[in-house]
Amino acid sequence: MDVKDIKILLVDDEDDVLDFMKYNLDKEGFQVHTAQNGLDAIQVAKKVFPQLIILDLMMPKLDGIETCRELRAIPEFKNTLVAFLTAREEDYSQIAGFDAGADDYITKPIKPCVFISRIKALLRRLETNQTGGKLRVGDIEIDRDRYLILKDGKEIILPRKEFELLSLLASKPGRVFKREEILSKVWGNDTIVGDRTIDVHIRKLREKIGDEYFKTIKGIGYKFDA
Amino acid sequence: MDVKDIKILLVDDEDDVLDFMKYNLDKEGFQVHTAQNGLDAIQVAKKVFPQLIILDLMMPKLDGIETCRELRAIPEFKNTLVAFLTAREEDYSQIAGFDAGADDYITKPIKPCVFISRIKALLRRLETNQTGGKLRVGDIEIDRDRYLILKDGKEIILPRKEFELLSLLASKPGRVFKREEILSKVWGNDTIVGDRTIDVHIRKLREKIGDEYFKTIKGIGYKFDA
DNA sequence: ACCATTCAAAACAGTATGTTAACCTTAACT
DNA sequence: AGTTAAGGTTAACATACTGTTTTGAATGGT
Repeated sequence: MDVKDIKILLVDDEDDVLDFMKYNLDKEGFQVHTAQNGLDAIQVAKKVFPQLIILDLMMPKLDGIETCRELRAIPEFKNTLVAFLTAREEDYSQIAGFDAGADDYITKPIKPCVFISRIKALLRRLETNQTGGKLRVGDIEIDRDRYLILKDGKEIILPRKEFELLSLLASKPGRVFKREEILSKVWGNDTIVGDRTIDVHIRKLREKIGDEYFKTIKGIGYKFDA
Repeated sequence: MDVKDIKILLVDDEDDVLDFMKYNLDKEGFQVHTAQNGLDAIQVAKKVFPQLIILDLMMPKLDGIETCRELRAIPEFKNTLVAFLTAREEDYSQIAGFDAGADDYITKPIKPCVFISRIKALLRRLETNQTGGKLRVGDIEIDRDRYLILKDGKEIILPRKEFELLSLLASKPGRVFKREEILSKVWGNDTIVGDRTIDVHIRKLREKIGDEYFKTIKGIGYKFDA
């Protein structure tokens, strides 16, 4: 994805912080939107659908954690990246919302170059996470909206896990996905399933889609290739 | 990177603080090492090559800031994460060493869950920095995402250990990696393998990639050069 | 309530990969 | 040049990892 296609929503009640961030992100070519409190932030977010939202923790009307919760409750923002902005001095025990939805936190003050690289590092996660839409790899088309596969014009209907596994692998053709990465993205972080489960699903995919597309990298994981 | 491959070095002169941190990090599955002062810390660090070092500010022999400076002066630890541990009451203006190398600081007392999430947030920086991406050295390209080597446009597929060994050596072309460093980074600290194991893997790499790239430094280790 | 489908676990087999041991070669130092 | 210590080579061996099948438990629809 190109930098100029990425929308970032900055939310902070202090003008100078907002200016600092906006200036640096503008310079990199991002589309930058701003809001001064949580309520406004949600309004703006619903309009522009940013890929990343940077939320100050301490804000009037709706603080960062609450804003994050509300956003996460909206399906459209399930995969939106959210980063918290905190002052170094703030009491970290307050950051209970960490595990509950934030993707990163950034402490201020922060140097411009560090700030930018943190943002870029965060955005890198997007690339593998995209959901929805269609995806073509070779002669295979994955329709995420309709939950079906098209191969040689024929529809193939896959069970959910198989579909999601294929979807993940095909989202970056050629790239190897480690077993743990597959587990965390298809099964979720908390679920504990046996090692063989992935193999079984891969086997079913090979059966239904074709053996040649799925390559095993021993000791690492699998990759999809056309 | 898997949790169990992450090494954390805890440095504090107070036993109870050390115990608290070790207990919680152990529980998460990290490999935890400890030291009671700065001098010991540097010794341990040189042996185990941790990804993260947590340094108490106030310590006998060598305080946190000084220890951090010394570590940063050693090339091997340029990319190691360093977090400071401070009492809430301490005057933050004293933390001059902040810009000079620390990646974060943590105030004590701190709740276990907050402590853990801080650590995890810190470690997340590692992933985007060192895994993934491509690496070019001369006419050889190492594609970490696809787990393959490109040489003269040809794909070379390497087994895991060979790939990781090459990956390590090529990450700093020309630099010599000591045998113990190779062992700790490719094999891990806990695994005990014989002396000849490295040689065998180097041999296989020379076979597959080319003899000329791998230079032996007797009594020290190996380096990769184009 | 029943059946079909999907998912996960367990058991086992096959094989690539990793390790070792023994022996050979090379390089450094006297 | 001889000696010694370190690395190189090879093949046998061990093991870790994946592939496959079977079985049983959930799940969801009729």
